[in-house]
Amino acid sequence: MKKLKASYYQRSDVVEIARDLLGKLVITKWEGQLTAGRIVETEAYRGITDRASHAFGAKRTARTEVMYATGGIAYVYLCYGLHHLCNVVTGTRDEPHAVLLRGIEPVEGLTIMSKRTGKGKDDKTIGAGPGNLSRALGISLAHNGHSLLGDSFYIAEDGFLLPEKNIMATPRIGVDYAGEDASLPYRFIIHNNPWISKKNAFLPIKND
DNA sequence: CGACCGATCGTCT
DNA sequence: GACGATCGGTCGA
Repeated sequence: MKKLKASYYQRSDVVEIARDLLGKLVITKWEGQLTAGRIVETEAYRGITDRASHAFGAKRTARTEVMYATGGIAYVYLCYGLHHLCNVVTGTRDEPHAVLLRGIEPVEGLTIMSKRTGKGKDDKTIGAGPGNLSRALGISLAHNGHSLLGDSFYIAEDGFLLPEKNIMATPRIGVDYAGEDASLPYRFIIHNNPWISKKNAFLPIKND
């Protein structure tokens, strides 16, 4: 099992990173509670020119400042007052790229995930969708700006092989406000993976 | 099935 | 004071 290193996150193409993160493991160890899930769904938010991104137009606020840091940390923010959405910051300093983690398949700590979410261990929605994913892994606003290079919160490669043909790109979810950018194929899913919510499962526009 | 709606609060105007 | 990169429940066809 190999932890992804700084150079992985600091590459310039956030769309490529979002695609490549499929099949990797997200691991959290909070106070001795180990949980891990395989990434089955991501979305890329591409710098200051992406109308769907919080950093569109080089917008810098207290909240978005984390996105401008060097790649390899988490950008967590509160959505609708109740959901903590977890992004992976990528690129170099002052390049505000981010990958939203939207779905995991549980791999470790299912009992803990079940307790955190209040869902049954066989419930396929336990890590489906960005809000559920964060709940299952115990990620909250408290982890905004947290390093992904340490031992408590990181992403790793475990040799799992994901065939290219199983990767599908679709438009992103819930970004209708982004105009033409709303239709960009920046959402990546593992085709037919049961841990993606049914609502979001099929919107294919590209498959190669 | 799909459409709709309420929850709930940090952030920005 | 308005508004979400959501979720889960309800209602009607």
